[in-house]
Amino acid sequence: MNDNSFYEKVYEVVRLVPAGRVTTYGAIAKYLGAARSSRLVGWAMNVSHHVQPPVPAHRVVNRLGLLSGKAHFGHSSTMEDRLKTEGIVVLNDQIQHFPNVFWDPEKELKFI
DNA sequence: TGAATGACTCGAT
DNA sequence: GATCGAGCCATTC
Repeated sequence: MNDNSFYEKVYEVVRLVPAGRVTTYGAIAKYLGAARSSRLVGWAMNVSHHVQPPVPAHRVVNRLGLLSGKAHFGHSSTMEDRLKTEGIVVLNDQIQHFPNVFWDPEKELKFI
């Protein structure tokens, strides 16, 4: 649990996601050089609830644009409501126009 | 120490 | 084209 741990990198990338945009676990994992560690990203999100500053985990969804982690936000509608507040269209726990709002760290950050 | 779990993803059938 | 199963890595019991 060091400050430079895998989780901290995940949090940093997630915090870079602009409002109105979302990213995927796989995209984050791939950006960190662990494309097959997508589950670890989800694990990191699970711990991110008591991480400071808060991590916008609601902007992270699975590859299908499905709010797979909404159940971990306390209320099932919290994640969906936050996304809607940022202008993202969510229907049936799934992000609409997903390719349009998808934010790829590798593409946006240009391989920092 | 060993085994099981998980907010995922990809490949095979 | 849709469904099922295996893999992956870190954390937890």
